[in-house]
Amino acid sequence: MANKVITRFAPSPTGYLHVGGARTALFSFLLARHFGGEFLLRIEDTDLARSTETAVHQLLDDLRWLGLNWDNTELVFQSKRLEIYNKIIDDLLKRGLAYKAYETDEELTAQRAVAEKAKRTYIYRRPQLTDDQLRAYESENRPHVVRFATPVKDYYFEDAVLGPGQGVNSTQVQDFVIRKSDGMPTYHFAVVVDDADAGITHVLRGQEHLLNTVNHIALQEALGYPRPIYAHLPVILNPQDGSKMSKRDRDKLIRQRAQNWLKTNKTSPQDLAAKTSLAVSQIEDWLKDTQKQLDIPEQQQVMSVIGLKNTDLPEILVHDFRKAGYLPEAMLNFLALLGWNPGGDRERMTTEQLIELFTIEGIGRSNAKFNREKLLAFNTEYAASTSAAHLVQAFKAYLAVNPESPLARASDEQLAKMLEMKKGFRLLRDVDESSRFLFMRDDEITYQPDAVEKVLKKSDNQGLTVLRDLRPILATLSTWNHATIESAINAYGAEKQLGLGKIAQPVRVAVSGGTISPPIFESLEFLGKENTLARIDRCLTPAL
RNA sequence: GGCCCUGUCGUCUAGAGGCCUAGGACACGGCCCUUUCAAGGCCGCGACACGGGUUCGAAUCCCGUCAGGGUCACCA
Repeated sequence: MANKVITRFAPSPTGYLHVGGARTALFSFLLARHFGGEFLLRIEDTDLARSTETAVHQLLDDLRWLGLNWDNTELVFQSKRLEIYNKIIDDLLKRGLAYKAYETDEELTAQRAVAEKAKRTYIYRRPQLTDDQLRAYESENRPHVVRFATPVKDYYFEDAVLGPGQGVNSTQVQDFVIRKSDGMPTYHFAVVVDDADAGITHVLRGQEHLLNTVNHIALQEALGYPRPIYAHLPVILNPQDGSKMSKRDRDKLIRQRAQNWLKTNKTSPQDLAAKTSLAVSQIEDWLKDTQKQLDIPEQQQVMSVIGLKNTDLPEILVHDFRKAGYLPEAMLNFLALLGWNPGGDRERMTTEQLIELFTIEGIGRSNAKFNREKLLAFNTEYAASTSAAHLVQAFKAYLAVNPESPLARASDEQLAKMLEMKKGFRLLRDVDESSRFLFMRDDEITYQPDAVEKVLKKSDNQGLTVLRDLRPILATLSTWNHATIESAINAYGAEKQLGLGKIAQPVRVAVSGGTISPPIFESLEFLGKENTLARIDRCLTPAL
């Protein structure tokens, strides 16, 4: 390749980065790195209503977490480039290659409805307005959009993934909007200008953009821009129903559950609105209109009312996976394999290897379902093979997005110890959740009722009896470490003819409140004698 | 519905006319290990969507059918 490869990732800041976007970013990153080119980041914030500054930070943060570093020091924000766009649009207007269109939303919807009824596709072409009408509209400053007068002809192009012959024939081209009535350019216009400005050579994006490409090509031809190489990536699908995996899936699930909740509680949207302190009209609209979405805080409010936990929601956003305790390397490796593979049996690859092996030819054409089990397996493997020091860093990054965890108080040494004790863990969250009790005060421990029942009270309080026997034995231990504890407990087990399971489980419940923990003797050593005894005493008080 | 894309184990895929009795990974099942959850070891189950061609020979090429997906915005 003679010229330098320049790729870009151009998300719109409407929320956290989702896995589809991350995959697109990764492929763009890998292609650029493979050829020693540049990988650029641009923020497409032309949708004023939906773009937020918080989302920009969230996006950058997730990208950095993944290690997808971009090369431009200055971020490009489309919202700051209005002058540039307007100059070009005005020129297009002057040259008659674009025109103002005055239809209202309602009029367009009506026209589309008519077309649909007549079973033909709605194609927007320039309406024939008389000069008088035009002058009148102009003088009354009527709201308008600017549309591109797309030259009517066939638009076919070769896609680097899908092959030649992509596009549409002349009967299907229409005049699309390039400047919205609020004065902002549309995506179609801004991408074309910005990609040309940045000298983008390869555009990698989701297959949902395939047909948009004809608009972009038409614009490039009118503007005298070169056409980049297009590579449309297969879509990432939901494993359950095979529909496109999207950010809306969480909203969808919450809506479904909310509707069920209304039904089972025989209550009204008004009630839900009152309990969540959201506007009745908003709740009503949201419940019946799947296009409407709640933002994250609003979702949380609804979830707490209807009793839905965050962990019940499907992970879709990179941030969800991050919070759940996945390692970025595992995530990247898994994402890379979603629609691409190096050929052969190769699966485990470091980022360096991915860069070396990545080619557009290796990108597949069929859509892929997002298989969380496989991601989990990848994560488990990475966790097992990563150095202790690196794992501590990853754990700290995990805690940074899970600040409520008691482990947030732990020192690096303690974190390393937790990681070591839980060797073989799948997610950092597993380490966190199963070790929390070690960092809580004795009175913060909550006892899980089913664990208490099954392990302590069953068979005529067998578990409690063990604790009562063990308490003085442990109390007299002069040296408190896992070895001394183990031999004391083994001696007790031998005397009473009890297997370790019958002894370890009651102790586990006593100190942790549940049935899952790191290895028990090391846990007790870490906890210390005083706290261990205090927790056993709590169990032996009649109140429990 | 129109237009477009895709179709190999449950899932991600290897496979570019004979290397295929179709390989790998995850999942799943069984056994082993085990103080919990995991991890680990061994064994196993399991696919070329269907129907026609072309060819000495087809998972691989062609046609049709079916199925899935994408897209039809003043969202990107």
